[in-house]
Amino acid sequence: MADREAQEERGKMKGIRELAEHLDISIGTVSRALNGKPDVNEETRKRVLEAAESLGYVANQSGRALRKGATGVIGFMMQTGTEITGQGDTFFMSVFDGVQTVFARHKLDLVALLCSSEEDPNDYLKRVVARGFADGIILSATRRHDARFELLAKRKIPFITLGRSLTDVGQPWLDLDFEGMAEASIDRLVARGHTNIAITRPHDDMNLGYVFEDQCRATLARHGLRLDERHVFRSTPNEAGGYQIARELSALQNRPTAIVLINEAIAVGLYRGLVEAGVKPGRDLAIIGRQSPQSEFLSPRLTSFSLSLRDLGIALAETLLGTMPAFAHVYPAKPAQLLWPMALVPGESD
Amino acid sequence: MADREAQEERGKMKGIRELAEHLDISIGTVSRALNGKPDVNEETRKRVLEAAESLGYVANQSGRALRKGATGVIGFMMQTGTEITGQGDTFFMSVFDGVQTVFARHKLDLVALLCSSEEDPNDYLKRVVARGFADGIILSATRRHDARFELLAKRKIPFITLGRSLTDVGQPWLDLDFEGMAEASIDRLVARGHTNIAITRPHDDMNLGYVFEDQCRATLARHGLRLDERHVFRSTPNEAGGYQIARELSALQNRPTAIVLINEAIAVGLYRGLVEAGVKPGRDLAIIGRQSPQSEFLSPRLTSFSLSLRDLGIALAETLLGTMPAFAHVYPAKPAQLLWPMALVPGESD
DNA sequence: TTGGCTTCCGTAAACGTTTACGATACTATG
DNA sequence: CATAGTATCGTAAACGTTTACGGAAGCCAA
Repeated sequence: MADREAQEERGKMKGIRELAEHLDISIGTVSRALNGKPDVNEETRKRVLEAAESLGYVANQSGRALRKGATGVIGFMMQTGTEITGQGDTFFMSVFDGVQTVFARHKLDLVALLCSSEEDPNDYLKRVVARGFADGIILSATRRHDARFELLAKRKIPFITLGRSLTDVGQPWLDLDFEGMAEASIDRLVARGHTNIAITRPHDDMNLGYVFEDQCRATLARHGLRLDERHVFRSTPNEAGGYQIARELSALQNRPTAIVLINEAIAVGLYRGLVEAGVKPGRDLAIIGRQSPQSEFLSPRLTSFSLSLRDLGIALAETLLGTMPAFAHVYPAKPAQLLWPMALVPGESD
Repeated sequence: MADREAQEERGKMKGIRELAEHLDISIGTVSRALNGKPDVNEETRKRVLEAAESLGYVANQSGRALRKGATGVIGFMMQTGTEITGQGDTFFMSVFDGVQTVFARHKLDLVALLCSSEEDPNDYLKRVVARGFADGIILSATRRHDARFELLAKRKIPFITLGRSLTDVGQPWLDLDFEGMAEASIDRLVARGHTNIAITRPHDDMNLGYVFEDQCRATLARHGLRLDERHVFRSTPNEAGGYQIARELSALQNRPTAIVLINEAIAVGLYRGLVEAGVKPGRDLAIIGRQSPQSEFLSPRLTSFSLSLRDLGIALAETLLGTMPAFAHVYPAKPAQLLWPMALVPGESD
């Protein structure tokens, strides 16, 4: 026991070879024992497992991946330096948590592939994916035209997207039901007598902006109303963006009486900006937004759409695995392209 | 040209071998050409580079890492499902952005190692690190007693921590200057006449809670004051935690007249809870906190401590690389254990 | 012409695993 | 006792790179 610790201390434990000769067993048997293969004596397996534990041996990732042709890693691509949701780690961390409960069952590891804001996302993906870094990819923050879809499809890398794009290549996707949100919001506001309704959308090419605006427009049309071009506010998806919207909106002569916010974080800045401009949220302007950790602490409480991000993560993972040959038998074919419903949580802001 | 594309389409581009025989050059020369080694004809190199580009060849990560003994990947460990700062992706995304500007210069990739909330962080680290997944590690959310430090030190993995711990093993670290924040906050509040001051700290074993409380206590003592045990509020580091604090605090008969918040997100819930309890922030209770994307949109504007997260990320990366033999020549020895200063941004809340 | 340099390139051996295959010893069956 | 079958293990060949080493030219000076 003492020499074992000494051996570990000295860091002599290089690889499976040292472990094998320490046990006086062939390297092949050690590998089989560790990997739970059937043709190995149970007592031998126990010895190997114990030795590996006490010597702190863990199979080298590169060697294993090289031989097996799979890394056991799924990558979730995100861009740093930019604010995707403006909502906080809570958003992605919750999704991740759901994803991992599924992955854990298959000894898969989830890592976030962090694309620098200074590198082209397509180049990054090409680099990291072609390198065989991950066995599968999850894409988020999808854009109207997203070349990443075609790239992954061409390389035949299993992937799923959290969000849609015009460049759909038949891959599985999950997306929040912005159509449903738009329709329910407009219907609700119209039923409450609003006819002059504004909306927000991201300032950039995020796909959800188009989906949302189109559906808002369609639903308004169903009510015989139309969306004033000047009432479509483009902003960064964060608090500052909301503040900016408040300033623009309150300066309008034909001010809308209601607004639907597509992003979570906007509400915080919007509230502040409105108050400063003498426009009282909920009384002078009806507001419907997206639920976030902050939204329920706004005053008046934000009427918002909520969803279980953890469940979304679970569905995301299961759907992805369903498309990967090695796991497909566990996850029978589900609808591979799915709109994720959101529930309206009434507050005091509309 | 046409057959090149066809070849890429057919996905025949397996590895460097195919690339080599397509060029009718030896595999060794191709490798040298791609890696910028000196002993290769410039015209040959150009041919190789062009072919690699047009055929979409990228060196396989596993093979390369196996041979070189290095992965070119640095891991930033974080736990999912839990809220570290409660502040949002903005916090880590900004830090990441700084880290990456440094890493990009050395063709290093940053990935976030996501530890599930259901797995023990130490086990996770052991698994992922011993596997040789990353060449270096960045640890955050350090705990009072953090076994991860010893683990990495024993394995001789280069690492740096964003945060301190009692289990310091002499590794480099960066940490926010909570001592400075505590001192400046208390001094400021005392100068404004407050004698009954409360503080917050995380509900769990995060190291910063101890550092912060100790310094607050010391500074108060310097002023001849003491910290009432019932005025040390433990909470989750998010909005809900702040709300809870507001409820507890406003129910106290001996209510403090000022409070210093160690976490960012707390302020949002605190404000709301105070208002509901009829306690007006800034008038009935002086508040000093940490700057966040939301803090400046609170009303009254939060007096808070700010810092450049991007610069912090840069320092983090440079210090880490300074300890790695392969890069140390670029980053001469800096102070490897450094308190990162924060600046007080006066608001209206104190 | 010879010898030594330089430039360029091919050969082959690693790197640490996993796994197909074959070998051995033992058990059961006739 | 012979044979087939089973349980267990060792051997060696991959996986895709990088790189130490050596060899083949070409050049220049003596």
